[in-house]
Amino acid sequence: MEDLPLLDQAPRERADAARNRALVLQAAWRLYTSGGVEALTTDAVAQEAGVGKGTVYRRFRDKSGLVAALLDDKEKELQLAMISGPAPLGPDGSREERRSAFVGAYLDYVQAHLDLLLASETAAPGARYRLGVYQFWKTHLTLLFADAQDPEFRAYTLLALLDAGLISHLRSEGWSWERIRAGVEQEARR
Amino acid sequence: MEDLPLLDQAPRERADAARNRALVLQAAWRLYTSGGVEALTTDAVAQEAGVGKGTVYRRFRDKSGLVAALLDDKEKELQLAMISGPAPLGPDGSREERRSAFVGAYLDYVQAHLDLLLASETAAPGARYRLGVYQFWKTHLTLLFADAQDPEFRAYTLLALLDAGLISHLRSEGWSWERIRAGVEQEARR
DNA sequence: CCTTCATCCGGACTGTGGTCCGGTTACGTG
DNA sequence: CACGTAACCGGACCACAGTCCGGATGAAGG
Repeated sequence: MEDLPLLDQAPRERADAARNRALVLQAAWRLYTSGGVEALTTDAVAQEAGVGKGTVYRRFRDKSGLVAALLDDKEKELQLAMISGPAPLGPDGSREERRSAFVGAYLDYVQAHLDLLLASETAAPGARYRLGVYQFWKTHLTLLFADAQDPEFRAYTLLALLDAGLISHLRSEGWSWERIRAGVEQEARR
Repeated sequence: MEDLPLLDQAPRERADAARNRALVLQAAWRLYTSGGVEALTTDAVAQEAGVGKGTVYRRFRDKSGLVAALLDDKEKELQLAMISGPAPLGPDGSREERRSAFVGAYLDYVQAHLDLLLASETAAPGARYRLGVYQFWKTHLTLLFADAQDPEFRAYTLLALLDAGLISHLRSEGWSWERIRAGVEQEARR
């Protein structure tokens, strides 16, 4: 009874598995920084990491999983700021302020990593929704919309506006980041 | 000077080209109705149509183009109703009524063809935005939001909520069509 | 009917995401 | 430390989207 499985996620990775995960992530990052998103093919990543392709797919369920892992750190940062950071993003701000601060920060995030975000969708359509972090944002936004009529729907609306595919399209239509930002923030403040 | 090129779209299709286009569309529809969206691979379509794969790609730029062509009739119907049909969808209704009627009708359309709409995204991400019809909806919705602060952004917001990927996700989360409809219609009425 | 030429056709080919399975290795147990 | 087993590894393999080009064919004019 002493070794009750703590509710950790996985039963823990074997040493070689963890090592390979790190190798793959490093290799992927190396390829990305040197050759852009184009260079991020699963074959190339596996070869650069010095492992077989199967290993890549066992550590990261698919390509969007790999890309998500690459983005994980930045995303974690933002999550932390929202859970326990200072106002206006953190829990001390008003709901409206926090919603507005969130979309602002998230747009920064999208702006900085648009190509990777798009890449994560190329393989599996709807990959975005399967990401754990999507659930997190939805839940928190729902709480921040507690005043509204259908808080959950409002949360989805905001997230739909932050979709990388949509934003990329707006950009290609000549929209400035400022204009996008203004539109989304207004939607957040309602 | 007598044969000025009328501003028709294409210089007209050769007879064999037109025939092949029809063959491919019929074959695709046959495969779809008998085997669902899974059966709609370009190889299978080409074989069923009795033409080469290159022909499929010359008539329809890519897979999403082919799927779009399959959906074209229904979409045309809806466009027509919006341009010249009776109220509430047609030009006689109020803006608010027309927006609401549009999202209602469009949701019917999505509901009826969700699998095909999703399929059109599997190949090319962001295919939706490249479809000519997307421009059409955006333009019309922009007009119908003329009262709002940033009509074009409001149009994009509504279209983002009608995205097949999002709706499919909501459905998989257990949302009823009624609930989705209510949310989108409220957004349309604002 | 014949010639010319732009257009079109077919199917082999490539690149990429994802799966599979025989052999190997790390870890818990006696 | 030896052993049994579950997890892991690698790379051959598959499916599918999309490209390419030599050869065929339709359209227009003589």
